[in-house]
Amino acid sequence: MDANAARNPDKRQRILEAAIEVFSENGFFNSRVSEIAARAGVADGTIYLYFKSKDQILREALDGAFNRFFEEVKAEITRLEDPREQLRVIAMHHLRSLASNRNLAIVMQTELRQSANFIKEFSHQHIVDYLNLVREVVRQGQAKSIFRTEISDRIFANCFFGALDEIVTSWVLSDRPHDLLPAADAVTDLMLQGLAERKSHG
Amino acid sequence: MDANAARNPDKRQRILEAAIEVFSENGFFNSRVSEIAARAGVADGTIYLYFKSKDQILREALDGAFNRFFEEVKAEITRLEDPREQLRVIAMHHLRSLASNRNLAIVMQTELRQSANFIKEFSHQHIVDYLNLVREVVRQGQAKSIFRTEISDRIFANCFFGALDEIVTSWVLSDRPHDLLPAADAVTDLMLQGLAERKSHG
Amino acid sequence: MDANAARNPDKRQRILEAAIEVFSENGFFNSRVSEIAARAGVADGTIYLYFKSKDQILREALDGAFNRFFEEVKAEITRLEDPREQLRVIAMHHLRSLASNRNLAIVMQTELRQSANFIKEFSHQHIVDYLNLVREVVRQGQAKSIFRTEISDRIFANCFFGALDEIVTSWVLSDRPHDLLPAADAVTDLMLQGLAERKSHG
Amino acid sequence: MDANAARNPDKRQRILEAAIEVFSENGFFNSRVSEIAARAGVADGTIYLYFKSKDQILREALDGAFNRFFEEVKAEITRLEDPREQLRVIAMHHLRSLASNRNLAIVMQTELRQSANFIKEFSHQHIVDYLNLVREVVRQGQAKSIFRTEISDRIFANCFFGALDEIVTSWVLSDRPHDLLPAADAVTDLMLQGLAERKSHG
DNA sequence: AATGAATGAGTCTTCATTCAT
DNA sequence: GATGAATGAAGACTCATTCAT
Repeated sequence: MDANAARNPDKRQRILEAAIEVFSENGFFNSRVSEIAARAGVADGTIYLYFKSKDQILREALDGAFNRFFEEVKAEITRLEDPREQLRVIAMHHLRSLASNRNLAIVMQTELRQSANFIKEFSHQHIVDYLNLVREVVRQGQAKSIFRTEISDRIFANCFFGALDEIVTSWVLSDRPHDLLPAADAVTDLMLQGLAERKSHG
Repeated sequence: MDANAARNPDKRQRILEAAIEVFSENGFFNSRVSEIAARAGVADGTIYLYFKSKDQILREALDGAFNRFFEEVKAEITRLEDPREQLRVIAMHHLRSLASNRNLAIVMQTELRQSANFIKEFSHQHIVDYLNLVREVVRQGQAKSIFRTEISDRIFANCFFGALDEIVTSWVLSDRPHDLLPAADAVTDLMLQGLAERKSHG
Repeated sequence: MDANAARNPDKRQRILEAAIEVFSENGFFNSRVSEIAARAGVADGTIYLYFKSKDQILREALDGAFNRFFEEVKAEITRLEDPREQLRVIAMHHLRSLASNRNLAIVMQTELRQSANFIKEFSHQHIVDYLNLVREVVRQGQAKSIFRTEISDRIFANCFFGALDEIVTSWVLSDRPHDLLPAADAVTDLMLQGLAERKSHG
Repeated sequence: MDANAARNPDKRQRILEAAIEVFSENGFFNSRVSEIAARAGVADGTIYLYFKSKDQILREALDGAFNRFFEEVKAEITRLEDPREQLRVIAMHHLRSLASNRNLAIVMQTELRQSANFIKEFSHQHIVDYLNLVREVVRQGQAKSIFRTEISDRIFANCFFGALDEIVTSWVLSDRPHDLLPAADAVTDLMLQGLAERKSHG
């Protein structure tokens, strides 16, 4: 990841940002390396001083973005006790971090699903990490009898992630994008009630 | 779309199936027309008697699959009264129809998101149709005071679809795929309780 | 070697000939595939229906030429008894076959020595085959006491081949090329006397 | 050729040696300037303070090697009277100088024949000088009736040089290289008898 | 003089599409 | 309609060379 001959992290970053911009417009396969170079203000060949291949650019862009997101979420979560609050923070963070960089959001919503093989060898692990985080929160809530146990943590995590993901997708595709953040509460509210131990049963 | 739909619908179908098979293995951009031709047992050129372009093959495959799915769901729904049952049927149908053709499921989970532009000009409408169907059901349930109204029908539809979608994605990526259908009830259960008017409040 | 999709041996031959022409003018590395295609009167892509790579074109051209030469020589030699006559026929054939196709001769004199690695993995075997043929003739002549035994058959074969090879090289480089064939007798005469058992010693 | 010959002859020499090493391993065209720089322990750009181009490095390496060889041979020859001894010295020197630097030998055996054009404009003159030296010796021997006159001095020179050249080539390609020097006597012996006036005729 | 990051021209190869048979 | 050989446009990537430091 930094075994490259080049040392200029600024230029590296510019290329990455240009790539995300270009990928977000055309998709990975319809994007040209020369277009990325032009937007980054460097020569075509310079790209290859910083990245081994066009493929590698995409991977690093996604990797970096996900890792940054994931570390932040984990940090915030550990500060909280209530699993309901933890889920709310995850949702909030998920939407906020994508809302702050629309191009990146577009790339993540599309290229992360590029092809079954690409996903399996690359992005799947990220999603699994994410899902595991949610599952752990769910299991703790179940242990504390805050969440009901009829819903498997795996299914819930899928649904929770899928719900957020689809909210983002529809935001990404919308021409007049409404603000994304308010949706965080709505989604959390919906999913938490779905998961909640029914008080009336008590 | 069927201007040059050649006379032999059987061969056309074979090409479509071969395409889905190939696309599911490599993704659209890493698939070769000649490979599709070989699997369909026709010459390369023959493909172009039935489809205008490689792109067109994907579109028609996805279009056909979605339309079939959508017509069936609509038909089943109109037989039912209870919006909760209607949502359950939608979930069931969603999972069942993809479970019955894993290759198609793979293509839908990946290629439908090929690029923001592709989605906007093509697959977005399908998803919007689907979402509108769900929203209508939700609104009827809200009108009947079965569903609470704090949750916007748009948000719920996104979450419901997203949840199912993610369930399918994780099934598609799993090496030892568990049975998909039981998840339909779990998801519906989760989402319905999330949406339900809280009895205990009454 | 003929596992290619293409069937037209005529076109294949035309490409091969165009390649030899182009290689003879610029050397392998300074030749362009598109130039070969243009001279053969085909599209660039067509080249790749007949050959896997630019590299492969060179190999097949050299392989084909050498094998044809070698089979002919072997056939002629078996008709003769006297090892002196056999060496004369080899020399004659060597020069005649290269004289008949100057471009091919140029390519063989230059590209066969392209780089140590290329030679080792490819052309070396041809030369070894050739040398072994000469060595066998020499050994038979020695067994019959026609040739003296102080000269090792290996050394003689090297010298014999080297002498002919250099005659060809100088012919290839000459602007006003004299006729090559008369040299065959001169070389044979020289080398045979060098190898001959000295009568006066007897 | 030494307009920009930089001040540091040591560094220049190191680059030349590194180049010969690299060229001998990969051939000229498959060698990278940056690899030469790395082996010489200088920066890529430094190469261009000492040489105009990659091409120029090869030319100077070959030029230098040949000139050194040629001056030495001429010096040794003038000390001798007998043309037979002179030829023996040439052969000895030819093999010895290449035996002493195997990498250089490899480069000379391969790159000197890089392409017909390269040879014509560059290495041909060296070979012609060499051949002329041999021819002069032969003509003197013929004038003294030591060598027979039926063999043209041109043909003999070609054969003599070709024989030595091929001996070197086969040594260069051999994995377990036998000692090269003993071959000098064998070759000289063979070629001298080939050229000798037959005593028995006298 | 030395560096090494940056340049960008240059080329092999792929593959969707066409069209003569 | 069907074929599949032929087309040729297009693009990722390399690497000799330059030049600001």
